[in-house]
Amino acid sequence: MRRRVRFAPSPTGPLHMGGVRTALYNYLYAKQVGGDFIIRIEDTDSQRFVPGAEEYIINSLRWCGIIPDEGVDENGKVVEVASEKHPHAPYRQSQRRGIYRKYAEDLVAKGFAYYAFDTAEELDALRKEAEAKKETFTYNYATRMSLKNSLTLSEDEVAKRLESEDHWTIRFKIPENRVVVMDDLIRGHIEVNSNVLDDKVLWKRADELPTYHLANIVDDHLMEITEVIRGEEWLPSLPLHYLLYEAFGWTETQPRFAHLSLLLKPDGKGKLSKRDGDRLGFPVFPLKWVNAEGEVSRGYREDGYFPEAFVNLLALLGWNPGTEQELFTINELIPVFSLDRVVKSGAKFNPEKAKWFNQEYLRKKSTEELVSIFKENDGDKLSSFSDKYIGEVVDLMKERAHFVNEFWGLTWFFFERPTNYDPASVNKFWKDEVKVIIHKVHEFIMNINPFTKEEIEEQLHNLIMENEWPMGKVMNTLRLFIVGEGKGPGVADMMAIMGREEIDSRIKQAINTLGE
RNA sequence: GGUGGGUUCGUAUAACGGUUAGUACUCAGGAUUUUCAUUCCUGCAAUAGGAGUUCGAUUCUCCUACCCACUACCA
Repeated sequence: MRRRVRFAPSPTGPLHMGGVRTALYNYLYAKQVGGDFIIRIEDTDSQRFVPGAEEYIINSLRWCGIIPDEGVDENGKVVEVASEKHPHAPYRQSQRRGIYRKYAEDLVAKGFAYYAFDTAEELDALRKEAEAKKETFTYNYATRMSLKNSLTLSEDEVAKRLESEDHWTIRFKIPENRVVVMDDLIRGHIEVNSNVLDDKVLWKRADELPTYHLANIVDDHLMEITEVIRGEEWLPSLPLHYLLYEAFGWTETQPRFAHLSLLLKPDGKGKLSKRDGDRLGFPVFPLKWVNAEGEVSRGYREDGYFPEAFVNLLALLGWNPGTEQELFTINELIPVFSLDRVVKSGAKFNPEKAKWFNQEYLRKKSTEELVSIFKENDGDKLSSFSDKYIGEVVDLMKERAHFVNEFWGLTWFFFERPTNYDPASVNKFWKDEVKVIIHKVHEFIMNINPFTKEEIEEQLHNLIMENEWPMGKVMNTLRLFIVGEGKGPGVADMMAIMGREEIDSRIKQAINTLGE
């Protein structure tokens, strides 16, 4: 049987990195077993709908290289009209609203659900009342017979209310005192007594929309989903979902479930939230997001992360290959991924390790690619330099960076002359013993041929050794002249890249500025 | 409060009854280098607590503690 999994986000805001991980695990599972990865938009909450969130979610997935087989077309649009490739369209639940009511009413007809006429205010009052007594109000076997619903009202009354009122709901009638036995792909055997469950609303007359539970089960059934891989927050409603499949008579084709643990704050306790990112200085979202109030949330992409690094670190947060390999591209992940190596406990996100992953990918990038990103970032300052020159600089310096956006700070002196000289370094290296020989060194350098790293290194070294000059002081002085600071790359490396004339100018400028 | 889930170095994790409890990140020290960075080496550091099962428990069972999620006409 062809395996089919889905990622079913709710467009209520930007996709959290935990959500990306859920999508990734679904994708990896589907690709490994040669199945389908489907996107479905669960927008049954008209109140919480956020414009732009759907596009954001799809763009985030695309950035990561998580490409759906079904539900979203090549242009990244959610499919609305059925076709051979997308037979279950539309993939937005708000556009499927017509199909859910009959399933809910079918349940009523079979005695597995009922109409409920209690108002939100009435239920609220009941909850408050219970709370005052330090109890919890639950709409279930114990209370349903004393509430306003088709179980307690006369047939005529029900028919009348169904006709005249527009705020009734259909509630699932949780069976009494049943032990629901479940099996989770990650957590194993779980049992729950049905008496602790409540009669969940399945369908709302007010907006003619199903709630999550109904829409989710119906669509998973209709879309022939074989595995549901979702976040741990859904584990408490798993018994309800089992009971729903049973009531519909769909247990034969019921999907298998896998509940993923949550991503936790790096420090302290609780699940990772947007605030943690702001507070601790790392992104929580894949892409930058600006909400309706103009509040900006940073994104991994805008912070300079490579999508490969982001995917890699997410994959290893709650899963491991069982080997010591840590670096995987998404395609390398596909054959080794396995649901039974997913960890049960929540994972605290470690921003330090995230940087390390990016550094590893930075090192693997070609010079051309790095130059291209560097130019995107700092093009204005690099415009008068050739790609070849920038490439040489990048090759020399990339090992020092975690992100391409650190390049300018690391390499600026290759593109601009220093305008001042770090006083501490001047004090340390610009000594009399150097001053007296600096002209000889300068002249010697100008006559090195060819002006390559190897020649400069060897000849300069020999010169200093033969004359028994202080190696450290001479070399560091030269670096100070070129960079303006006492640290930086190898002197010969810089000279070879910058060229004889530029070095000549810098030495002259430095002697001029510092005085003898 | 109730229900469910979880608990190995600071963090991510390995060890599916027998190991000096491994690896990576971080941190500390050292080596290399003309400086810085890189690289390499070394080190610090964990089975939440208590019973039980067993010749033997990180691993199985129970209790306690702590953490998390859920407890809406939200997903």
